[in-house]
Amino acid sequence: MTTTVLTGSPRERLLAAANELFYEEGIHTVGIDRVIERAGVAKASLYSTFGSKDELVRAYLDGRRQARQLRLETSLQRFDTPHEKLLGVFDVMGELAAEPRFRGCAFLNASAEAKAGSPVEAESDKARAWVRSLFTDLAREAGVADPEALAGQFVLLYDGATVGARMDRNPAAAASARAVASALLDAAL
Amino acid sequence: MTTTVLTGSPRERLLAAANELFYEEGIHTVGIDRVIERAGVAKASLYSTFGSKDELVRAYLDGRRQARQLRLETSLQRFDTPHEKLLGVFDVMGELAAEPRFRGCAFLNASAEAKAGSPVEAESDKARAWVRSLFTDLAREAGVADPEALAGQFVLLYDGATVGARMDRNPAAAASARAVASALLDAAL
DNA sequence: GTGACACTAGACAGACCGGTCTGTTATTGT
DNA sequence: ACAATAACAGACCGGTCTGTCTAGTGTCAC
Repeated sequence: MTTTVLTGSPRERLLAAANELFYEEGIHTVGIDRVIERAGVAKASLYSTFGSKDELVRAYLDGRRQARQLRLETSLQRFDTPHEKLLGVFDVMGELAAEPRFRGCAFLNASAEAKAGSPVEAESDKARAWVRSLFTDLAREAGVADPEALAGQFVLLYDGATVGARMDRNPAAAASARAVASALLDAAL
Repeated sequence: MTTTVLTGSPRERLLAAANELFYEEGIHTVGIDRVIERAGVAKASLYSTFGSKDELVRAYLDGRRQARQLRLETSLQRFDTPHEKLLGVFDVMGELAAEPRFRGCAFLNASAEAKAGSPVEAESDKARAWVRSLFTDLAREAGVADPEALAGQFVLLYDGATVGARMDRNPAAAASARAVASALLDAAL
């Protein structure tokens, strides 16, 4: 017996199923049939709402981006100062990387499968630009001399921690990144 | 007309073709037929020497690992001290990332497509362990207090730079990583 | 009621996949 | 000279892929 996504409209169920399957098993290996089976939805419904698998993939990544933004924005509310928020990003990542279903960055994984110039690239760019701007804004608010430069370093650490947590199956990579980030932040003030 | 790999035995030609195609287009999207066409080799030759596509993929990753080790070992000879070699890794990466065919880390890309527990994982572990030990050994030779800790930080930056160069199409990420690495190294002595 | 609509179930098409098999050609060792 | 080997070319198999199409079902407006 296979579990089925129960909630909401066909569109929502399809996105939920795609999110689980594409993230956990990869985009290429998961066929349309698996997605509609998990969503409990007819194939015609998928093609009437999305038109193609490529568009479903794009929508899946778009949903991932929005979810990440929402999660970070709400999680960072528990920190008071921009300084703490900057480092808090790595705390949030550490929690995320410790979850059993963690499989690294969905955009990195999708880009590895996509050919250059595909919509996957555009979605990745959007997602990465948001993270970078988050770091830049927080760095500026924290009174850092060169916010763009520090944001660049933080993106470096953010990516490195994501890869380390994934490839070495070691969520503690986020804590290491946080430590380096803290030192860089203190030096940049 | 399609270009053909000309050199050496069928095994060598197959590995050369697989290396180009798998790295540039991904493993799943490239079929056996494309590989043998590029290699100028019969299908039976592939299956008599490798037995399966999975094994060809494994051999492709193994070749990648060896090539990377050789490239780094020879490239680092131009640096005199362990200190310079440590930072030189990022110089070498910068050169690599600036090449037009650069598509990020082959092991990261392959892992994104592979399911957990596949031989791809084992090959990735081997490749990553080597890089980590390279950093650890050099850090120890450089007289760093805690070589393992510094190596962990350098791996973080190494991964971050690879991802940044790939996803942002910006080879300069390696230079940023080198700058951070230099600061960390000076602080760790 | 009845037509419009949204959805389901599933057959189907055409391409492509990994992998096997047959048959042919070229080279090599003795 | 001849058997063995290695490589070639390509047909073929069963299965899976994305995407289309037909047919049936339930629901709602009016």
